[in-house]
Amino acid sequence: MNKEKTKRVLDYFEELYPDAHCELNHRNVFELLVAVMLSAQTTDKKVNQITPGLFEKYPKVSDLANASLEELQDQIKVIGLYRNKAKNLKAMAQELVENYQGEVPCTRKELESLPGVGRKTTNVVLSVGFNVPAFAVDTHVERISKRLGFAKKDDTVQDVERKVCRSIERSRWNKAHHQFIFFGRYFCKAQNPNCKECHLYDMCKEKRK
DNA sequence: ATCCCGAGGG
DNA sequence: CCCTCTGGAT
Repeated sequence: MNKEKTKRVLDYFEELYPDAHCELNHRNVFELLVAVMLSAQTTDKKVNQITPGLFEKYPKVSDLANASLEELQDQIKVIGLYRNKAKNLKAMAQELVENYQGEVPCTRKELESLPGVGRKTTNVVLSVGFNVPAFAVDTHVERISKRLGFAKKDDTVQDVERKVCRSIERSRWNKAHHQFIFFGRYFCKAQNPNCKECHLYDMCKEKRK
């Protein structure tokens, strides 16, 4: 993506969503990590509905590490993929207790080595939790990046991350990430995107109606 | 039927 | 690369 188009996109996003931010409720980095792990294939809204009860039942990392798998599953059942998520949450908490004094590590390598924590979750924890420049590519970011031409249609998420990061200056990654999300979630939706109001329609690769 | 702030395994 | 895991909203 060239500089002029990138600037157009970022200026538009800044106009639409000057206050774009993480919408997963959390009070500390550990709660953020748990919330992001829960957010796979579901909406932030659903995650925010279950995290208060979850953190009330398991206030400390050690509580989650020692949780009964069945009870943990019940606690998170209403969001999808609950068996994997419960297993990963418990194993992740156990590793924090065993190897990190119960603290969430702040390096990419350590984060990504945790059970159930992949590239995307790592990027969110780094950027939102530790304010380290990182650009997480989720379903929204991937779709927006491809529609606007930052990446090609059959690029992998790794390709998308690399290309967007190359187009946008590092100091803007964290903010831009959330603006991509907001634009994808509330405007350029997967179904029924608001094309007729969109100022970027001329540069869109999909050009729906 | 498609999508939602994915990760791990094959 | 592909598939599976999952339930709820639209």
